[in-house]
Amino acid sequence: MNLNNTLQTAKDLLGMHLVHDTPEGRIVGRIVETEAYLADDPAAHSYRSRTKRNEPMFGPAGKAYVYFTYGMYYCMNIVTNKQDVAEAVLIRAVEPVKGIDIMRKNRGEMKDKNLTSGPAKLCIAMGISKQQNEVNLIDSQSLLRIEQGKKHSDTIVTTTRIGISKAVEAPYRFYLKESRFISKK
DNA sequence: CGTAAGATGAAG
DNA sequence: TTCATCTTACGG
Repeated sequence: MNLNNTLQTAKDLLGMHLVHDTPEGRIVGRIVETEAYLADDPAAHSYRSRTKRNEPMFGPAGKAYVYFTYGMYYCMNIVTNKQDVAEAVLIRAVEPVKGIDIMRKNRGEMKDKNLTSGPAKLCIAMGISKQQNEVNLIDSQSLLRIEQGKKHSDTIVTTTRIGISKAVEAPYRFYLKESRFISKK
């Protein structure tokens, strides 16, 4: 995984595992959908200016950028590229692999298909919030981290991003075609 | 099945 | 006012 190439990293993350060791136990999700946000990208949080919220995007690659949005949700990115080149990959969906009972509890009454099929849903299910902001996801000692998943030969679909109004035509969204846990067709 | 509204806070 | 969202309510 070359973290200096954001678009490549977005694809490489598909099939990898997002692991969170919580007091209630280990939660693992298989990443099945991502979006890339680049430095020269009007849709990126970092495009206009450096703020308290988007600060982690300007830092070194491999750290988490967890942001608060719509007044009530958190979404998680992995920061990519060099210091001061503010880029990141948004994790948009995962498949429950381990700790699904904890996920169900975190999400409340909810069909399994909806547990983790969206950037805010998966953060609720996996217990990710402001506390995990700037955690080093590459460090195997971190409670929240990225690990190699089982090798896959699934088809990667490339398409346009969701929920944005600028740069809507950029093909920066990637997902595994066979997964049932995609946020939206 | 589909579309629409509302919740609620940071940033422009 | 808009926003890298989600859930519920309501119409067909």
